[in-house]
Amino acid sequence: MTGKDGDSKFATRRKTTRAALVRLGLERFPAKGYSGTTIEDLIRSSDYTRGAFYFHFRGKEDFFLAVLEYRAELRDEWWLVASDPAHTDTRAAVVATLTHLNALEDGGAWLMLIADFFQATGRDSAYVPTLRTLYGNWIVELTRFVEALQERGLARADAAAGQLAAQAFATAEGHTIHHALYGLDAAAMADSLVQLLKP
Amino acid sequence: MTGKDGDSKFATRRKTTRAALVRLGLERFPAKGYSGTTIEDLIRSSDYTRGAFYFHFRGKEDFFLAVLEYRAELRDEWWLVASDPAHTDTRAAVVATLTHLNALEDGGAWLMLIADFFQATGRDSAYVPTLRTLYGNWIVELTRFVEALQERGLARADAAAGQLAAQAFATAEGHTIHHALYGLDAAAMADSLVQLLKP
Amino acid sequence: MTGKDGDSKFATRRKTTRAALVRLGLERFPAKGYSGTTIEDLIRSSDYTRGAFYFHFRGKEDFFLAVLEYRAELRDEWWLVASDPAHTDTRAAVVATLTHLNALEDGGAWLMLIADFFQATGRDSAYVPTLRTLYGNWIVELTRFVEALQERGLARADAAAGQLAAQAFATAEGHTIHHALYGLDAAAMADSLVQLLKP
Amino acid sequence: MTGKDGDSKFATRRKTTRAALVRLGLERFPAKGYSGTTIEDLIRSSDYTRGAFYFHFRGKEDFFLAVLEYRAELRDEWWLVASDPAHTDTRAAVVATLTHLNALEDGGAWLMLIADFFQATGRDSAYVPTLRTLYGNWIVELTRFVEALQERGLARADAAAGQLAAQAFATAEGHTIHHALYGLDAAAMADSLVQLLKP
DNA sequence: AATGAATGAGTATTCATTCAT
DNA sequence: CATGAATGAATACTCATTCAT
Repeated sequence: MTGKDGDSKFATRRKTTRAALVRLGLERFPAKGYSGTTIEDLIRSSDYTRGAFYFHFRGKEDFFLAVLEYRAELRDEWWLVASDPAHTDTRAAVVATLTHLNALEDGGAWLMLIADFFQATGRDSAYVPTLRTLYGNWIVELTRFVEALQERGLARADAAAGQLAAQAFATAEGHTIHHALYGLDAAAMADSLVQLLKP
Repeated sequence: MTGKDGDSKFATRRKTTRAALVRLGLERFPAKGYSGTTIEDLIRSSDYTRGAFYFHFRGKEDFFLAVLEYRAELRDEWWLVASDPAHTDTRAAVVATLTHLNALEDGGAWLMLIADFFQATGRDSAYVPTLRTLYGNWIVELTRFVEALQERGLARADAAAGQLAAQAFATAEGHTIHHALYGLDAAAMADSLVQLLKP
Repeated sequence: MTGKDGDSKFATRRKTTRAALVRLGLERFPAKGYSGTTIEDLIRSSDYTRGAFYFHFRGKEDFFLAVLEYRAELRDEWWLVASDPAHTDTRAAVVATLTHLNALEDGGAWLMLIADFFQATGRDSAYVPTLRTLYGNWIVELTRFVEALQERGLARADAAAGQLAAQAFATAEGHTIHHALYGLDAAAMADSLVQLLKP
Repeated sequence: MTGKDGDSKFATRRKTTRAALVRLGLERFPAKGYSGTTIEDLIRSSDYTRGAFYFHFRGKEDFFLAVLEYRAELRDEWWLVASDPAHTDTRAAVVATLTHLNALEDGGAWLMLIADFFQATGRDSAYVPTLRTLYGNWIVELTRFVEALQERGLARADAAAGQLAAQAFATAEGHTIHHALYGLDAAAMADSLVQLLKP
C-alpha cells in the first residue's frame, strides 16, 4: 500500500527524528565549538541513541553540514526589510535588518564554528563545495538586499550589487567574530556596513 | 659562580631552545590549525623532545600564546606607511600598507587559529585576557595608522581614530577569513577598507 | 484454506526469499570473509530487507551455516570421475577430479571462511556439531572416491579408504589455503595428492 | 654520555616492555583469534596501559606481525633432527621432527590466526609482503630439512627440495587446521608427510 | 511475511601530560 | 636542562539484533 518512501509511517518517523537531531545540533554546536561538541554530548541531551544518530548521518561532518543547511532554511525573506519605505536612509535600513537577523544568531559564533570545522576537516575536504554552496545562497540573498537599497538610492551604484554583497558579508562576519573574541562593540558593525554601502 | 639566571651558559641555552620552539610553532600552527597541530608534530620537526617542550611551556595553550606574542613582536613600525607622502590618496595608503603587512601572513589563517584556540580552550579560559592584550596592541598600532591618515586628510575625522581602527581590523579579518573559506577575491578587502576610512 | 505450511502461495514465497538470500551469501561471504561481511552488505545487494533476513535466519551464524549447507547440496556425484576408465593412472584421475571440483570454488577461500567463523563464534559454539556433520558428508564422498581408486588399483590398499579420504581432504585444503595466502603454485596440490594416494 | 639509542637505560626499558607485550600477544592471540582478541583484553592482562601499547606498535596489525616475527625467532635449528643417524627411516625422522616442533605450537591455531588476519586486514593490505617473508623463512628451513633427508636417501630425489618443502608445509598445516576444526587424528599428519616425502 | 528505524555494547585509536632518570 | 617511555581519559564510529507496525 505504501510506496518505498512517500508519507508512510516510516517516512514520518524518520523525518521527525532527523529533524530533532538537527535542531539539537543547532543548539549545541555554538556552545562548545565543532571539535568541542561530541556525539556523546549530543545524544545524551536527546531522547535518541548513538545508533539513531548514525542511522541518519554518515558521521559528525555530515551532521554539521545538515545543521548548517537547516540553519539556512530557517532564514525568512529578510532582505525585504531593505524595501520598507519606513527606512529613509541607509543607516536605518541596515540597523533594521541587523536587528531582524540577529534573532537567528545564538551568540554569533557560527563563523567560528565553520572555521573550526574547516580546520578539523582538512582544507581539502570533500565538504568544502557544500560550504561554498551555502555561502553562495547567502550571497544571493545579500545581493537582493543591496539591489533593493540601490533602487532606492540608499546604496552605492558604482559597484556591482553582488560584489558589495560579498564585502558586506565579510565585513559583518569580521565584526561578529571580533565581538565574540575581543568584545568589540555591537554598534561598530552597523557603522562599518553603512560606510561600505552608502552612496 | 652563576646566579639563578643571569647570562650564564645555561640561560643562553634556555633562551635558544625556547626561541627555536616558538619559531617552529609559528610555522606549524597555520598548517593544521590549533587542535590539529599535536605536540608530537611539533617536536618531531624539531631537534628537541617532549621534555624540552614541557620545561619551557606549561602546556599547549601556554605555548600557543607564546607563539602569538612572538608573532606580535615580529611586527615592525608598519603604520609609518600611512605618513609616506608618496601615497596621495586613501586607497594608495591602504594598498601599500596591506602589501607591507601581507609579508607576515602565512596564508592569513591566524584569525581561524585564534578562533580554534578560543573554542578549544573554553570561552571563559584564563587565557582570554592575554588574547585581549594582544588585540589591544594591534589596536594601538592601527590607531596610529588611522591618526596618520586623519592628519593628512585621508581619513574620516567624524569618528575617533581608535574606533575606526577597531572597525578596520574587524573588516580586514572578516575579509581574510572569507578569502580562506570561500575564496573571496583579495581586492575586496582594500575596497572595503577604503570605504570605511575615506573622509 | 491453506494449512500452516503446505504448498500455499505463502510457503512458496517464503522458500523463494530464503533461497535468494542463501545464494547471495554464497556469493558475498568469500569476498570479505565471515566477520568482514555485514548483514548490511548482504541486504543492500539484495532486494530484501533486514526484517526478511531475520525472519528466515536466527542470526548471522545461523545464516552462515545455511549457506554452508546449500554449498554442500550443490555438489554433484563428483566421485564418479574416479571410476572413469579414461583415467588410467592415479594422477590422471586426481587431476580430472580437481578440475571438476574447482568449478565450485570461488577462489578457494572457504576453509578460511570456516576458520574465520570458528574463531568468531568461539571454539565451543553450538555450531561445531553442524560443522562436523558437513565435514562428515565430505568425507563420505571422498571415501567413495578413494574406494573407487582402490578397486581399480590406483590407490594404496594398505590404509582404510576413510582414513586416506580424511588425509586427502586435509592435504587439499592445506594447499588451497597456502595458495590463497602465499601464492603456492596450483600444481603442487595435485602432486601431493598423488603421492598420498598412489599405491 | 649515552648515545641516541644504544644500551642506555631508555633502550633497555623500551625493549623490556615491547618484549613483554609481544610475549603476551603470543599467548593471547591463539585463545580468541585475531579479530576476537581486543587491545583492551591484551593490556588488561599486562602491567601496561593502552598508551604503552601504542607507543610500541602502530596498531593491532603491526602488533600481530611483531608477534608473528617473534614466534619465528623462537624456532631453533629444528631441521638438524633430519640428520640424526638414530632415525633410520623417513617415518622416524618425520615423527621426531613433529614431536620436536609441536613444543612451539599452542594448540596449532596459527594458520587460522593468519587466515583471520588476512581476512580482517584485506587481501591487498600492506602487510601481505611481510607475511610472505615469514613464509619464505619457514620454507628455507624446511628446505634444509628435506635436503638433509635426501642426502641420507630418506626423501624423494625426483623433486626439488624447495618444492617438496612447500608441499610438506601446506600438507602439515592442512592437517593442523583440520585437527583444530574437525578433530582430525594427529597421526594422520605424520602419515601424509611420510607418503609425500619417502623415496 | 516483511519493513526499516532504532538500540547500545563494543573497538581501535589519539594525544596532552607526567615522571623517573 | 633534557630525555622519552608511559599514562589514561576521551572519541568517533560499527554492527548484530530488536521491535512496533
